Amino acid sequence: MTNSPINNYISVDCVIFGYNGQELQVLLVDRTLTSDITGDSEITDMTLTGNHIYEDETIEEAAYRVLFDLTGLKNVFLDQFKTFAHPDRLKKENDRKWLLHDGRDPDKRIVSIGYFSLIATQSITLEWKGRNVKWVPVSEVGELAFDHNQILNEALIALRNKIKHEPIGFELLPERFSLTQMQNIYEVIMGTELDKRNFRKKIARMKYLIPTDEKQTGVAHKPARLYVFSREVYEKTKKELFDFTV
Amino acid sequence: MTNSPINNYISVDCVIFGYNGQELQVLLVDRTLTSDITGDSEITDMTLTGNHIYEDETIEEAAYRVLFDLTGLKNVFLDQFKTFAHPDRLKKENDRKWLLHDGRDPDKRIVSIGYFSLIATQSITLEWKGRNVKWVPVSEVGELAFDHNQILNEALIALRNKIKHEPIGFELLPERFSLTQMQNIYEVIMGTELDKRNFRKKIARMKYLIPTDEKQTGVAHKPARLYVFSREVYEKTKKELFDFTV
DNA sequence: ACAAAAGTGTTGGAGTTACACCCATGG
DNA sequence: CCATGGGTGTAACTCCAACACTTTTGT
Repeated sequence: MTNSPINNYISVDCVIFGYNGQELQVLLVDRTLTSDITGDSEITDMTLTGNHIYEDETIEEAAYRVLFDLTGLKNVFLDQFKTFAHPDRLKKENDRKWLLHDGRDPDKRIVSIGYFSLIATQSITLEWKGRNVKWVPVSEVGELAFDHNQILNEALIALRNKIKHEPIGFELLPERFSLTQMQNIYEVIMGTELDKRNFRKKIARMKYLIPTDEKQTGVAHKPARLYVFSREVYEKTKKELFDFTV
Repeated sequence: MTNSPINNYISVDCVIFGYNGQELQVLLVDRTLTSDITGDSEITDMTLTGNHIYEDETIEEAAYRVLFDLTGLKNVFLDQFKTFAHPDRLKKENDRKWLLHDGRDPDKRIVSIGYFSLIATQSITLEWKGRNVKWVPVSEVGELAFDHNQILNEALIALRNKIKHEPIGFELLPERFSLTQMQNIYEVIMGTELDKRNFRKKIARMKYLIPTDEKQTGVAHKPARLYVFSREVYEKTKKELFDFTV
């Protein structure tokens, strides 16, 4: 695989979601542009993570590469959710400046294929060659560069749709997790409150969430039993449903 | 809007689904390539419908344009479902020939944004400037050009996912339709058989499917009552659900 | 002993499944 | 009068929503 992009006008953007025990977070990268003349910084704002697509690389591989470069993780949840190509998507003044500085023509259309990813944040170390990268709670995200607010928004919609029908919540949690953690994941993603007893009855019907003999330690209250997700059981028991509810 | 494509290497492909009363169909276009030398036809196979994206046009507008050029319809169901950019997606021998003939470099990556569309076929007239375009039952689609079998397949998956959770079946039917027609839509798309009485109980709970006083005419059996879909009622009554069933 | 979160059961109502017969029309 | 598809009800079961108290641990 070579490292030359196939085309400067096609890229992937990854909306990387994490969970800190309280809130849904998203990984953002600083965008800074320092004036060639004065040395002052002209732009300081934030973007989602993204990159070009290399020769011989599929777009999915490009998205996995972005994830790996940032987190060192390889087997993470990744889902292509939408492609963005509005003619005006990069036409804000700062975006034009940035593109020019990057040697690209701001009048040309730039297509971006959006992926969203779920990662268990607890034990990863962020790294991206000299650029500042950090977790921001989704509720506190300000104005982002380019059309990245819109991309984030669509990613959230895709995430909510997906989590309603597929068990992907555990992707945001450590391998062993408590049911309260899982419930909280659904609550923060869906923006609803759930009844603890009813939630647990629902979980009990999902045979792929398996209780272990382990319990939390070092907590100042009754320690919770820990569960694991079993992909094998899930693949065996899933079936298509006919439930066009609403 | 100008008519020059923004980029010969980006396009939209539309998977246009229809329903003939029995089967789910898809709209295909002949691809023929006549040898410059011998005059013999070198390639005769079929493709999905697609086109380039013009300057100042969004990708969605490009997809609507393709639909309009083929059917004369403007307000049809259209959903972006996936983007295709595999490095080898157009590398079959016939595809390379075709691209060369079309003045494009077959070694360059071509990105295609996939849309699927549902249209009520009963009263439209197909037209596409000299090219042959026709309905083919999905179950009888043979080998298509490019990676269009894969695109069709992903479109089917997207359609099945969507119809399980949103009332879009009526998009394939005339404005007034019988419940048996609706049930058959679900059966052919999902590949299942449904119980007539249970299906109708479910329908009865969907307030946006409204019975009219009209009945079928000219059928050699008890005529069916006709229903209409009310988007207003639907928008009012829909709510997000928490049903991440298996 | 107290604070904090874990864990557990019941009841009434709604949805789901399975199943068989009569009805209205055209030919 | 017959062939064709339209239209209907019930019972058993499972799922859903609402609701409060006891348990286990660390401090």
